[in-house]
Amino acid sequence: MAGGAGRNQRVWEIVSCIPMGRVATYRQIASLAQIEGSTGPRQVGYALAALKPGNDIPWHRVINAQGKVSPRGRDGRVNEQYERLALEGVQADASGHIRLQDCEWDYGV
DNA sequence: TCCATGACCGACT
DNA sequence: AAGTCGGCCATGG
Repeated sequence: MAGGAGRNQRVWEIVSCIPMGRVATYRQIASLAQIEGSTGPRQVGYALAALKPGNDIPWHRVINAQGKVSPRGRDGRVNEQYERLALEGVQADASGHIRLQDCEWDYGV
């Protein structure tokens, strides 16, 4: 591990700041992490992908710009993410679509 | 030290 | 409406 904090560490820190009952998009986190550009969300995705279990990072509160959870290539975990969100009061549509306008994390205020 | 893989988004066709 | 392509960085073996 790099002794110094890299982008991933930055992302994890921001994600851990997401309050319960709220969700943030990759795009949003990228903006807060100052990783702007077409690669922003991608870097955030990589950061969470590199995230290891054992951390207290609420990674399940991070969803894509479509208001849905991102399938990691394997299903099953997606269900867990929806379940965790539901326990926090974040309900998804039958299609798995979450109303960002109601649950989006407003970090600005 | 090098290679391969991985949770996205936007624009175009 | 849906599929394809490009851009980017960090981690593990």
